[in-house]
Amino acid sequence: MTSNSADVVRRARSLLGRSLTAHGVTLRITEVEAYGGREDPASHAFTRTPRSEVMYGPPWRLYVYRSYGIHHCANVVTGPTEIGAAVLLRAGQVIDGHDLARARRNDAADHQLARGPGNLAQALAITLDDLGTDLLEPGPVVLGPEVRHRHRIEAGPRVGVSKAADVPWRFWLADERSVSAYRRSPRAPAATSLPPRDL
DNA sequence: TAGGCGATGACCT
DNA sequence: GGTCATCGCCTAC
Repeated sequence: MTSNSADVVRRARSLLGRSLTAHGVTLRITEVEAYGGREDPASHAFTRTPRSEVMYGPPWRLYVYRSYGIHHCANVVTGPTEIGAAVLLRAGQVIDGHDLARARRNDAADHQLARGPGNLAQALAITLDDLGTDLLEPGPVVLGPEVRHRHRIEAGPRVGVSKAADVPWRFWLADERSVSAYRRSPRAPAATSLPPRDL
């Protein structure tokens, strides 16, 4: 593991348990996936394009993209600048603004309000309009302070990626109901019996 | 300008 | 657990 990827992992894990407030709803982050930027073939920043430009900027900005034409997915750019590393927010537990979140999520059960990256963005009403938002400044989308929590953190391969599908950079809080299920990308090569490949 | 694709979610069994 | 609809955007040409 390079020093950069060690940083990527550490920052991804540090996001677990932190709160995120957006457009009237606050949740506790329970599941994330790390993406290593230009060193990671699964990352949108692997090839530098206008879409991924935000990822090369300063850390703690919001990177939002549209997936399958329907869903929005929210990422926290973790830097450093020019590396393009980011953390996908996969799931969270709503702790404030339940009514608003339920209205946006068609009255889903509490633990399913922000289960899965598309649902999380929907519950928080995060769209491309929020692209590039500074998460540490007061504004429509704000990241809470780092927390010391006693939860056990588990790790596994990332969901749905077709490249580097065996890199275990998905992290979640153990015993959290809001954590989404693992599903391998149909485009990913068959899993090998070898240990997961590090970057 | 057109084609392909995707870090998904929902529904059904 | 497995299958399928979905469509805006990125990229290549």
